[in-house]
Amino acid sequence: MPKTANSSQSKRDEIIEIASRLFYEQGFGATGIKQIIDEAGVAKGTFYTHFSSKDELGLIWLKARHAAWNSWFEESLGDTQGAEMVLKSFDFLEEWLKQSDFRGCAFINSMAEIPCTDNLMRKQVTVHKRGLLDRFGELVAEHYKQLGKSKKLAAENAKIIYLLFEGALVESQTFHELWPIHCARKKVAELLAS
Amino acid sequence: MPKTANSSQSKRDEIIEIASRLFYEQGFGATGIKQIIDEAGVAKGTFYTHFSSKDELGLIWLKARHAAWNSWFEESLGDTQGAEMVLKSFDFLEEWLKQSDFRGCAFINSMAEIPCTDNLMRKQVTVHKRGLLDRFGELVAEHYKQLGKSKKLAAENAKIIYLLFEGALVESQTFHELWPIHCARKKVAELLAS
Amino acid sequence: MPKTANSSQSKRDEIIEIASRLFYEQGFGATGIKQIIDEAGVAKGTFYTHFSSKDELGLIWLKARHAAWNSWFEESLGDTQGAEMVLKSFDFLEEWLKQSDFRGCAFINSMAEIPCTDNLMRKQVTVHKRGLLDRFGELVAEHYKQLGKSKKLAAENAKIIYLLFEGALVESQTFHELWPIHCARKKVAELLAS
Amino acid sequence: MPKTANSSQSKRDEIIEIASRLFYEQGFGATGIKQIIDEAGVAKGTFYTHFSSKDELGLIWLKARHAAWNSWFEESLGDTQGAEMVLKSFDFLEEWLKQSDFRGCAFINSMAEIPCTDNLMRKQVTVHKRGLLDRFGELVAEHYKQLGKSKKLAAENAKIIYLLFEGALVESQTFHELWPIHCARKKVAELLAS
DNA sequence: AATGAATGAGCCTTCATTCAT
DNA sequence: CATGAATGAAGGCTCATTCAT
Repeated sequence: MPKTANSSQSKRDEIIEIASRLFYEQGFGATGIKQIIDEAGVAKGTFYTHFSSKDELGLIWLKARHAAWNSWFEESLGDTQGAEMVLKSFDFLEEWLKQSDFRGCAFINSMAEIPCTDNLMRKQVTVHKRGLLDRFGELVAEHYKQLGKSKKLAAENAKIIYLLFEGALVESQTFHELWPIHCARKKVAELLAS
Repeated sequence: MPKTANSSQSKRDEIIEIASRLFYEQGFGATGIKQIIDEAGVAKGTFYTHFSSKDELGLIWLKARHAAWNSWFEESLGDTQGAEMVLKSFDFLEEWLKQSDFRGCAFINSMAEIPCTDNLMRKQVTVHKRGLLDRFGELVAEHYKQLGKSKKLAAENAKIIYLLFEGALVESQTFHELWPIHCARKKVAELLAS
Repeated sequence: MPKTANSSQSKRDEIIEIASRLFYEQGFGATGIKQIIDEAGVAKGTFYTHFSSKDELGLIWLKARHAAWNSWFEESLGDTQGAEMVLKSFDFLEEWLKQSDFRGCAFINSMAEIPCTDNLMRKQVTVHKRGLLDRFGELVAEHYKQLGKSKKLAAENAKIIYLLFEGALVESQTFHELWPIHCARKKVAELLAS
Repeated sequence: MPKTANSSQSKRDEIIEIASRLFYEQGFGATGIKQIIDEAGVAKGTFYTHFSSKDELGLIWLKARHAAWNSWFEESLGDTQGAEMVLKSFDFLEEWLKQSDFRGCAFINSMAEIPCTDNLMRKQVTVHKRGLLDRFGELVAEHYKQLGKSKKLAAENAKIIYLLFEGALVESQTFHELWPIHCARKKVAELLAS
């Protein structure tokens, strides 16, 4: 994920930034408040001045990550169009995997840690993924519209592409190899060409 | 997962069975030894008579689940053949999702909790997934051989099917909806027919 | 050891004071954190607010005891000079032994419990004993200078006196009798007179 | 300490031998029954078939060590006589210190761990040390008898020599240096010559 | 004799959170 | 706003000992 500027941040923002890194790299449950405040150089009390609980910070993290990830995703699509635009999302995946701190999808990882469905963090996971699914829907619809294909086909294929994207994301984390991404990309290219 | 009989088990087996359920339902990290021994009705020391650490039990859990899941998977394929056999694996997914305690894939969930790559549980995740990937490879190869198609195509499509399977698994957990499974199944059917 | 006032102490100081007593009376290893916090009337967490580990508190104890013991030792020498000054150190030993809580030398006892040489507490034992040895060196050197005797003789005899002091200390603990102290004192008096 | 033969021992003897090594090297309190039985290759129950408690084994250890140490001590005195015989005890100390597993005096170390005076192990410490003190009494008495000196002087000097021996023993452990032994030996030589 | 499962109190340490200053 | 002392339940794990086989 792109790093934010470090200067003249409020304590609150600093905590969020540090916690975000730790939550992603170590997992939400495995990261204690102590580590966060130690790395942020603030007192225990300061933490609870800004956040009512660890869960709240977790939610803030996921909401911020939702926005940041989406920005990054969109940015990586560039000013392309149609099929190319969709394929760029797999290039984005490859770029992401190559980062030294790649630990898979923060949302999927969080979901794995949180069984309870009515948990707010858990809900944010769904919001994020629904958003991505819809975005693929838009991208594919646009492309198929240009090709004069049916909306229904576009909707179906968007889902397939989404599933391939998610599958590639999870499996590139599992094996820490590139083939899931390359393989999925190739199939998506075929799909969009037909 | 199919439940085993509860009668005349050793304390060790009882602990494993109870821990397996809790690890799956709540996550490995979120499950404490205390809860395990309380539900098993044994003393703290008894736990450590049988297991050298929580991590060891975690590994035992994943190894047992690897075997049990594979059995369940194979069983659900039945005595079918070719394309149908592959498609059955998606029916299996649907059957699984409908279970009241469905919490997604224990291996993917565990990987999400465990950043450290040289962890033994983490390695078991890779073993399990590699096994599933290879199994799809076999199933698809067999089918394509009958159709007289190339081995290379079979290998490529096996990976795609694997990615769709995994994507459908993760997303059915995310949304707790059936469409990812149905959608993936349909596409796999097309793939195998062409 | 002289007791300090009990009023208006910080929790931290209270913990140190109580732990110091328990470590000395029962030994470092035989004293659990639970007993310390129970007697101090604080919560488990409070202990770790002030000390990062039991070992750290052990080190603090030995360092504080090093200072306190030295003060007590020096104080007991009074405004005497020469041979008398050295002999006073054996009177100090006797006074110490007569205390109800006499349990021998905290440093020697700690060394007995801690085999590992690179342990910080273990190192503090050496620091303390080296300090005492050097102090005897000074006292004896001063005395012999007045007598016009050689520095070499002074150095040799300082070591002997140190060994007799330590021997008397350990054996008065072993037998809980006064003769080791009296016996050593008499010999030291002869030594300094010759 | 000299090692005993390893062949055709009873389980009981094997446990005693292993425990003796561990108690000496790590301390009585720091050595758990588990480590003992693991290294002895016997079951928990087997331990308690032979010993009613860890404390009993501790006592057996100290009693056996009392005998073994005395034998070793006497052996090292050789067939010497008079002053030389006493001086040999300091050579023995030097030989002992040079052993790789030297950890000071097992009895002094045990005393340091055990505050309670009516403890049986603690009493054994006193028995051992009283025995050594008496032995020095005999050796010195014999020597002084030959010189035609008074019994009273012999008794006094025996105690001094004992204190120097103990001081040298403890301090050679503290600093892991030879000077305490050499220094004490030299003074004892002077003492016996005068 | 010998086994090893079972016990439960105890070990040191970390947790998220509260609150008086 | 910020501090850090205070909390006490919970974390994983070890302890010496007992007992049925």
